[in-house]
Amino acid sequence: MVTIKDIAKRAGVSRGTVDRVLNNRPGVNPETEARVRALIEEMGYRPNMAGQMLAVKKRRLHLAFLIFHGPEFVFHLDILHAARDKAAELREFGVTVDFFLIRQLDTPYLEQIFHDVEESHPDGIAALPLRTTSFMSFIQRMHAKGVPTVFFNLDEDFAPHLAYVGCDYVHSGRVAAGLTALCTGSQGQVGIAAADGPNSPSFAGRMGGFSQELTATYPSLTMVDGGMPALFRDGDFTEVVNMVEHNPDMKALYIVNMGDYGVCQEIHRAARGRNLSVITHDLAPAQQELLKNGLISATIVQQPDIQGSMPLQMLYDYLAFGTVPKPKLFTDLHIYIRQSV
Amino acid sequence: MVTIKDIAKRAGVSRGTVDRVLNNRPGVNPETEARVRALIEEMGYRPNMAGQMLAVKKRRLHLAFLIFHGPEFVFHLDILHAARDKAAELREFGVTVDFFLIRQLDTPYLEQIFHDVEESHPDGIAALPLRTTSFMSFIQRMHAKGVPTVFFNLDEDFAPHLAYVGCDYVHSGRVAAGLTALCTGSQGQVGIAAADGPNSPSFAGRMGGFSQELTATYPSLTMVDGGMPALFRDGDFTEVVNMVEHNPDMKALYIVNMGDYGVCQEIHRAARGRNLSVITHDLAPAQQELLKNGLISATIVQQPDIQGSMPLQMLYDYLAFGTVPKPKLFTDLHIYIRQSV
DNA sequence: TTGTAAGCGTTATCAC
DNA sequence: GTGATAACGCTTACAA
Repeated sequence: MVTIKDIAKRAGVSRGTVDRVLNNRPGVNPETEARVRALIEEMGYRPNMAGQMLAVKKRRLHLAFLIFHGPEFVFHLDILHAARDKAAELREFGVTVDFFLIRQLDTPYLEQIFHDVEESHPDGIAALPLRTTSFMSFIQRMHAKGVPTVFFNLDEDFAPHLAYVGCDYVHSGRVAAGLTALCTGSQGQVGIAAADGPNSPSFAGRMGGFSQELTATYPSLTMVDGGMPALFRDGDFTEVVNMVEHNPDMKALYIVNMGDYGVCQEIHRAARGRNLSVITHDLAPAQQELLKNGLISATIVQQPDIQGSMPLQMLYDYLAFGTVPKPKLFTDLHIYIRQSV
Repeated sequence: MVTIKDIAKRAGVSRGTVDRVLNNRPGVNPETEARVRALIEEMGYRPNMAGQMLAVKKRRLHLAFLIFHGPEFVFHLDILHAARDKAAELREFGVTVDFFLIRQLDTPYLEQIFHDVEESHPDGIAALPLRTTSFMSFIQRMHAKGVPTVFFNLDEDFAPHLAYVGCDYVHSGRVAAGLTALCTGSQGQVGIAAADGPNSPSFAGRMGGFSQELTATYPSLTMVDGGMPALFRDGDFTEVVNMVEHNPDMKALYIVNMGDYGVCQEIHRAARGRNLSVITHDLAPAQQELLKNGLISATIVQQPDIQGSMPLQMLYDYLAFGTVPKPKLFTDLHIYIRQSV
């Protein structure tokens, strides 16, 4: 294994000089630099993680983590838990993480939070991107300061960021279509239901992938109401119940996004013993129960743990080792059924 | 963060003494030990990974990896690739890995390999367990020498080992049953096919889980021929073809283990356009194609990458940090369909 | 029984 | 521009 010491010896310089070259720091004679670079290449130098880890401790890295928080954000809670675990893990390496929980969406409140983040002078930021100008300008300010940001859960490209970690919603919808085909024998009718309608960022992607895959691969499988989703919320499931009752040929129901898990009970009741497959996304504790009871046939997960831990890990790797992550890390789209849990 | 130095200072002893206590090495005054131990507890000492990694390099750890190798072991090839990647990764930490590829099963050949492994004086062994006395006595000899072993892929308990990494075959069969139910609407007939029959170690577990789940959860779903598998091999698919042709009510076919992927084509031909769901295990390149073509409806993976990498990682963690792994690490049983790849 | 010191590889801070 | 040195936290061989 080649070390900086080896390079220094062969180049006839000190470790410090080699380090300067490696980290593109100024103050090295071009000739020396060329010689050192050649040796780095020739000897196949690879930095040693353990050594770097030990050394970066002294920098006392500080990260910020921004996420929604509240009873309506079940999925984000899983992400937060994973992030907290990762933060605890990183403590050992001299990294501290400050969590900023967003509980409202009004502008002055958000401005205040962004201000607080900025004042904490983080070395890196992991954030769930918001579609507001205040968020955008905040990220841009930090970017100007050279502070890297990693986005998670929502793939927004309006602000500069190092990487995105999360779901490929279009692909996710395509898998849902395949799953629907599996459950229905690739023919018949499938209904669409959703808690957050077309204005939700994830809805569009999933619906696009779903209908695209349906027309491309399963022409005998058609959507009830031409794909118009039955919307539900706050205990009001009438649209969904109507859809189930008025379409006796409907063999599957695709719930694009869940809000109130009570909808499954209502669907089951409205189906009156007929064989209706229910396909959902994610695997909140409530959904695990519904899967067990057979009220959900299958669900597609999007690895909240990865979405919570990887942004922090990526920032650490970037700051500590200079590792540039791939711009998009899509989580796996695993299918869970009753027996999987 | 609490370090050994901190403990030493507060205890009024040297780092060496604290280290002796931490690693249960002899030669420490019981009183001193008690005082140090109390402080370790009280101050919440956690060893620092980076520091340990750096220090263990000097031990130049050496591991051995034993696995089947040959054209008939497609799945094991994926494991081997993952193990090689992990070995390359561990090189940086001063770890070398020797691979021992088992190409035959006759006793003298095996004895020779085991002898070679022993002569290489490994600090740890990762092995696919064989049901032979020579393997058993080999593992026992190494165990007596204090060399830890991690098994993978087959969960055999006849020889002492630190941990098992691999599939829970019974659970795997249960997931297959649930998947069959999903594809058939939980009723009708399902056929069983297999390349390696009842004498294969994985077959028993999967079939047990499958039939158990079927009777417990899906009473309207019955097995063709009472669960007698149609066996196939070396291009001879007559049993399977007969099963498909003679049972027009059969709505699904569960292939418990694959040998020749050509069987899917034959099944498709024999089905003559009728809707027959085919459920398999694993995801070899050939299977990916079949999934894409619709000749396989769904497959259950058992994470060969984890089975290859984790045994080596566990041995390193055990030898470097003293981390005792949980005795059984079951791989995730993820379901893949056409759209998943 | 305990302490000391060197070393694992990298980085930062001086001094020159 | 460059070199020396002291960390970062841990282990180990050797000295006391």
